[in-house]
Amino acid sequence: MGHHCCSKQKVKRGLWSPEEDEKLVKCINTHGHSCWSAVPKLAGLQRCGKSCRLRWINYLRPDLKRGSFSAQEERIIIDVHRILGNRWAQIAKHLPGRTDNEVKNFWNSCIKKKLLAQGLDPKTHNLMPPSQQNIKNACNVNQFYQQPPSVFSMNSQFRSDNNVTPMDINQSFITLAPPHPPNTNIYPPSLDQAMSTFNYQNQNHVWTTNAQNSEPSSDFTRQSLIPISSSSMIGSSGFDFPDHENNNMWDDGGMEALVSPRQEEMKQTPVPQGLTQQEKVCEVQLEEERDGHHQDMDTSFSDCSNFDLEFMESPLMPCGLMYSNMNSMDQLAWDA
DNA sequence: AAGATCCTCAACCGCCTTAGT
DNA sequence: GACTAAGGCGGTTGAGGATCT
Repeated sequence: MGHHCCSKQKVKRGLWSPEEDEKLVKCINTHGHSCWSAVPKLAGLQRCGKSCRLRWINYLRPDLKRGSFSAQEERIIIDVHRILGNRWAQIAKHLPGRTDNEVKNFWNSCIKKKLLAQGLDPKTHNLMPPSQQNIKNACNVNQFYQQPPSVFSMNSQFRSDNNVTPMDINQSFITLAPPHPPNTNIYPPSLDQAMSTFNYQNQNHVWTTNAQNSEPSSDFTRQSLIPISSSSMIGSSGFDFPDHENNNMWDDGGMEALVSPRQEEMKQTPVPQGLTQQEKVCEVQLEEERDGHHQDMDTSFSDCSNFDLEFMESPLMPCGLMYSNMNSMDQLAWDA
């Protein structure tokens, strides 16, 4: 039984022939694809609109990149997956020329196995208990995590405003959720606010976080931003702002694991631009499901002088990027 | 050489969301 | 608000090629 869009007519299924491809390409080049349900008739194809759409998106689109994934692409997939989970379409948006289907297949056939072989849970990216590990080669354990986190695309506005040169892929990157200004409805933060974070990071402050209790640390002065690490091993997940008026922390609602009351609170906050309410709540649910509880680690940055901050474009959640020329794992101390 | 098994990946299925009425 | 059509997405399937025995 086919999809309702094509149940009325007799449709062909299975692999596409070169002749069908040709018809589809010709049709889209002539008429575009504003209405997929009209494409089969226009193209003279015995396919349903959805099938045409899929064929175009996954195979015929001229901007598709062919060939196997590069090491950098693999790195990006792992990093973004750690934050977003199995949201293949979102992950694919960080990989120009790659489709969600391609990323998903690559994950399932390749990356998942590599992670498992290293004793890492592909869902959480955490090291699995020894009893659950199936490590073929102990030398490879945490191979991925000894590499610096990878690169995401930058916000073009930020790039042009700040004369940012093309990124050096050898630089170390750490993903961060964007800071949300406290006591405002503005999200994502303005460039000014992003820059205030930037400035802060260049003050050679020692950063420490204790996300277990999310309490303001006495180490912090009033303009401090506190980066909160998530359950991931390298990736971090947002900022908390000290809210001095109410003597507590203002949470940016980023990637960290949250308990249900927090989830309720999230529902009351404005929906970030580019996110549906459901997506926003999903962000929280996803983390809760993934972690079950807070597994944040204490994090120390010994020296922030080399750090920079930029933003990556993401329709889901425009995440901040912090990068440096340091070898991140040498510089960051992680205390579980 | 041949059958069995594994692996990859294109395509489909079913569900959800959105837009239009 | 209810209904419907269409688009979009993640999970899954299975054909066919590669590898193993």
